[in-house]
Amino acid sequence: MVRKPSMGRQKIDIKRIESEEARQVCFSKRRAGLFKKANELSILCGAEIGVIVFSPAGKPFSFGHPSVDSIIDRFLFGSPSPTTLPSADPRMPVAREMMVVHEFNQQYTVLTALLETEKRKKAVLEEAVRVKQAGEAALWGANIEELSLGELESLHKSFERLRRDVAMRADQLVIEAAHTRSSSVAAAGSFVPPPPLGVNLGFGRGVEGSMALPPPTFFGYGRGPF
Amino acid sequence: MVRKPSMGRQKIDIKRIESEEARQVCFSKRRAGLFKKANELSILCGAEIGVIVFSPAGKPFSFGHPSVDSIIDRFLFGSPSPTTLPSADPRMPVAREMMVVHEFNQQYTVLTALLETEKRKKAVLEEAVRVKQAGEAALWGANIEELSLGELESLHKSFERLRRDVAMRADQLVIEAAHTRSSSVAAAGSFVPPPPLGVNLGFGRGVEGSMALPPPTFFGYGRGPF
DNA sequence: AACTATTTATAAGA
DNA sequence: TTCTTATAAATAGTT
Repeated sequence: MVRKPSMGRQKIDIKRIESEEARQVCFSKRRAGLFKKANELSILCGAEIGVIVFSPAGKPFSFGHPSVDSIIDRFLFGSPSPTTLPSADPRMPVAREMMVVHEFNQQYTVLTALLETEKRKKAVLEEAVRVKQAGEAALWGANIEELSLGELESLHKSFERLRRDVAMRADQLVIEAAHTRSSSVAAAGSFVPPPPLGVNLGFGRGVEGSMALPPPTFFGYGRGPF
Repeated sequence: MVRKPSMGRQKIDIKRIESEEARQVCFSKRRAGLFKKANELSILCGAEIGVIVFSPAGKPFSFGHPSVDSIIDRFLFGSPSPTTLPSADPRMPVAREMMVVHEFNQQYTVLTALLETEKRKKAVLEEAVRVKQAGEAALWGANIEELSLGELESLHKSFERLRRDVAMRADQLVIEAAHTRSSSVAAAGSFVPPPPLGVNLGFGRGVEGSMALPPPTFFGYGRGPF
C-alpha cells in the first residue's frame, strides 16, 4: 500500500491529440465537462445557452437551455421574437419555422410597397388618359400599366395565402414543441429517425430530441451532484 | 504573515445566485471558463464547436470554431451543405444566406409547378375555343385564363430575379467571410454597428465579428498558456 | 482586477 | 466505457 497506484493528472499542452483512441476518450470526457459547465452557468446566472459540438467523426451533440432551437433563433433574429409570430406560444420558438415566417414577412413587405408604387403609377396614367382623351397609343400604354398592376395584385394575394399557410404550420409545430422538456441534451445516433413533419418545408435534421444522454449522471437541475 | 489572506474557494450548490452583483461576476468568470474549455476541446480533438450565451441582461456572446455561423448552418442543414449552394465557396457557409436561398428555392419549385398547371389549363381552353368557334362568353372565359397565366408567368419571372439576386448576395458574403479568422469569439457591446450589407434582406444581427475578447489572456491556439 | 484556499475537472492507468 | 487516483485547472470569497 506504499506504492502510488496512479501518476495522477498530468499537464498537457493544448494541441491536437494524435492518438486516435486517446482523442476519442478526451472528446467524450471534455464534451461532458463542457455541457456540465454550460448547465451550471445557465442555472447559476439565469443565462440562456446553446452549445453545439461535432465530434471528430462528425456526429452532432448539443446542449441548450431552454433549447438549442430557441438559442439559435434568438441569436439569428434577436430577443424580441414574440412579435415575429403573433399567435404563437412564446415559450418555444422553432428556428426553422421562424425563419420561414420571417422570410415571408420580408417579401410581403417588399411586395406591398411595390404594389403601392404601381397603384400610384396607374392613377397617374388614368389621369393622363382622362385629361388628354388619348387615342390608341395611350390606351395601349394604359393596358400595359393595368396588366402590371394585375400581376402585382395577384402576387400580393399569393403571398397572403402562402403567409397564412406557413403561419398555421408554425403554430402547429409550436404546439407540438410545447410537449418537450425545458433544458435538453441531444446526441445523434448513427441513424436519425425521419422528422415528424406532415409538411416538409425542407428544414430540420431530426437530430435534437432523439435524446441519448451519453453521461447518465449529470444535470441534476437545482443542486449539483458534487 | 501567518494569517490566511483568503478563505479560498467555497463549495456552492448549483442554484440561481440571488445577489445581482455576485451573479454578474460569476457570469463573466464562468463564461470565460466555458469558452476556454470549448476552445481546448476543439483543438485537442479536432471538433467543431459553437457556443452561444445570452447574459442575464440579454447580451449575446458567442464562441465558434471554425465560426458560429458555420456551426449553426451545419446543425440546421447537415454536413453535405456544399450541394445547397452550387457556386459558393464550400469553406464558409453563412446560415442566414443559406436559409434565404433555400427558402427561395422552395417557393420557386412550388410556383413552377403552379405555372405548369395553368399552362395546361390554358391549352385545354384554347382547344375548346378553336373547336367550338365560341362567341363572346367563351372569349371572356379565355381571357380570364389568359390573364391568370400572365400573372403566374410574371410571378415566375419575379422569383427568378429574386433568386438570382439572393444567390449573388450569398456568394458575395461567402467571399467576404473567407477573409475572417478561423476561430472566433464575439461579444456584443451595447451598440452594434449596422451590418455591412448592401442589400438588407432582414437577416443578421451584426454581432459576430465585432470582436471584443473579454478575457485577453486565453486562446493561445496551439499551446495553452496554463 | 488580483489573490489563494479549495473545489472541481481530468490525464493516466487499470 | 467506467473507475480510481494524483494532480492540473477553475473559481468563490475576499481584498
